[in-house]
Amino acid sequence: MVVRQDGPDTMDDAEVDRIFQALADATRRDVVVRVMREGESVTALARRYAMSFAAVQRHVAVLERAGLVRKERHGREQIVRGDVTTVRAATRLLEEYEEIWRGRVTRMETLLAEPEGEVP
Amino acid sequence: MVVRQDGPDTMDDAEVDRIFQALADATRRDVVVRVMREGESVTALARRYAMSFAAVQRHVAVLERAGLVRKERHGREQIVRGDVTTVRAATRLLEEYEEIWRGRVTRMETLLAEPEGEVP
DNA sequence: GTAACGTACAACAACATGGTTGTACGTCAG
DNA sequence: CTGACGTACAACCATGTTGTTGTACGTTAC
Repeated sequence: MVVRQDGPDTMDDAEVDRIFQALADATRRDVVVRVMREGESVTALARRYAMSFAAVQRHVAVLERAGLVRKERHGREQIVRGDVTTVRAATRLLEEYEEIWRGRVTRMETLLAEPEGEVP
Repeated sequence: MVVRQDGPDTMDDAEVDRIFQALADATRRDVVVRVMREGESVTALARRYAMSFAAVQRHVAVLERAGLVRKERHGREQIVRGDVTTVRAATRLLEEYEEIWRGRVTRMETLLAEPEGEVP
């Protein structure tokens, strides 16, 4: 997740894509839940699932690219920890959708100012 | 989204997969935002994006399978409207992740009761 | 009735995803 | 030093996704 000048937690489309894409898999969501509670090494995580180590390692890589987890090296182990700020950013985005529905438009208003604009 | 006996808004993995998968595309998120504010026909939506009608129609179908939008037929037009309850369900799920991080474990506790359990 | 409109879907190509196995390499234990 | 451990990544395959065009069919306007 990148914090930019135009807001405290604005993300571009590609970042949001990666976050939701990463969350669109049950194994990855399970990993997030576990490491959100307490860090765990990649190997320890891999033991939990009925798939190869390489598969789990790649799931972790997907979560890392999305910013949902971070890895911290401790000797030969890589400790995976959940990054709550990215989860919060995603939550906020969905909360904005709810607010639009409610009629209370937030900064999304700017995006929708041009009712006939064409978006590529 | 299916409401089951074990909770007021519990979803199975496949449903959550579909929701986040649907949200993992900028065009689809834009459609959600627009129809959350006000219903719009599929053709009207299609005019907004630089892609074929068929492509937009399929994006809407993905959103519909995920339960994020519903279609309502009016004559020969199909009016697409956002379904806020599904957005709320996704928001709640992410909020639970934040709560786990905070150390306040909710019903997720059951899922993590077995610290050495293997999940397929 | 007929033409235009709005929608749906099939078939196709290009690319992404999610699993596998195998290899490589740094780190720790003995 | 050497073997075992933990990690990373490439190659490969099956499947799914996202765009395209073309066709079909019900509904509305005239």
